[in-house]
Amino acid sequence: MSEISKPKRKDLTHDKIVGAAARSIRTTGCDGVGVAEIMKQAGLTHGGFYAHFDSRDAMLAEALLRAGQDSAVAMRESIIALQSSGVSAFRALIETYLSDRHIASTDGCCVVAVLMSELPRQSPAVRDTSTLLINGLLTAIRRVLPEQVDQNLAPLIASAMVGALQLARSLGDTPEGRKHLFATRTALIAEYDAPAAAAKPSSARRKAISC
Amino acid sequence: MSEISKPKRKDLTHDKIVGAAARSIRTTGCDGVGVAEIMKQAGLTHGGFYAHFDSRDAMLAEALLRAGQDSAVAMRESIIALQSSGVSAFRALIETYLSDRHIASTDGCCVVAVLMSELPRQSPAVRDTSTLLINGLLTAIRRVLPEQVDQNLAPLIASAMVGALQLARSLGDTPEGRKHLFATRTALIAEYDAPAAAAKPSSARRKAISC
DNA sequence: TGCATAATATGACGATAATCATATTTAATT
DNA sequence: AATTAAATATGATTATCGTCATATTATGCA
Repeated sequence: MSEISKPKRKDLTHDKIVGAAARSIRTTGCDGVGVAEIMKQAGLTHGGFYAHFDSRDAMLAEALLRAGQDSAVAMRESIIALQSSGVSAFRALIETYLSDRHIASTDGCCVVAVLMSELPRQSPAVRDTSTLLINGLLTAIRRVLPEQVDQNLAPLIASAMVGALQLARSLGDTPEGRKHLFATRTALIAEYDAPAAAAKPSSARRKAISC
Repeated sequence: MSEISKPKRKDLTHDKIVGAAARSIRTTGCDGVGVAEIMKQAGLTHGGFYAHFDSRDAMLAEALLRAGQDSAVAMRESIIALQSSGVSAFRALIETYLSDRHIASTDGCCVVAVLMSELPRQSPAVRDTSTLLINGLLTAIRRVLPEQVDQNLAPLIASAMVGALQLARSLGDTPEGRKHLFATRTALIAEYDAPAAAAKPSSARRKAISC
């Protein structure tokens, strides 16, 4: 008999619950998702919850993973679209990740950036999922990093990406927030995108080197 | 009569409450600080709370500001100590801010980095305080940024700083987390600290430029 | 010392949280 | 169609939350 059988009713319900949780974790945060509310959003009543999960924390871990997969899919689409219009892979990633649209709404936005400061306080299961997602982000960055850029800069770039998104969101969907995101986006591309002339000095040094 | 009088009993109590809240907001997050628990930690009972604050949110705003001031003081001390041992102001800031000690403990750590992903969901009063603290961080960076580095890179550097701290904390006080922090710290200093020879190309381009 | 007032404590309210035991409904099988 | 097992609903429990009205204590002034 095969290892995978067709999804039973319970699996579909389970998925529906995780999906609802993955959606609302973005707007309410980890502490904000309640069992009853999630079940209601999944079209169920709260009592049946523990037939699907050992605990609220177990659900949180699944929801975080799902939310991460959701944003990965959304981003991949946007990146491919940008690339097919002639933009470099690195630039496509940066412009997608640091899109102005993610200031006001967390839909399709990197869930690591959305929740990061809460993750260190979460249960071991959630923290393991965090590590998984962060490593995924680092790998994605290394994959698109131009050849001539040192791979050891991936942590710096990842940090700048998640930090910029959060700072912009904290500043709000205002001129200040948008300016912050724009400045970081521009700087990252200027510094690390494969330039037409590869030997061009980084903008950080441009003022120092008189041409 | 003078505008400032000596602090009355109520002011001292008020301060004690805010202090307790500022301390526990670092370990429990915004959603984690409860009125009753804070009052207990201040040596009081929960009932008297509303003689000091209009609401829990009002207290949160004060606690965030206090926590920001606390970390600013702690950092300034560390920065001054490093500078007096011959390190540049920029490098002193980076090494202080991205200290390994801040992975395991949030004491003396930048409270913006500790709470950032929760801030966008907070009340207007808390968000206003957030903006204040973020602008303070940006100003601090611009102040120590070497002359030859473009001031427009301040948002990128701020983003990298807060992002690196959070990513490291999410990865945990493990080889992974410490490596992330080290890599970001090293990269930031290599990229933006005033070099001995100012015209040295940034490490991002070092592989591209054959010397 | 006694009085007036400010400051804090007591205790309760309604809401909501996670969890679970049990009842009911739904789906699958004979 | 009847029976069995799986899946979900009902409802209760215990705990904790922010908030507030009221009682008690402590402080400063006469």
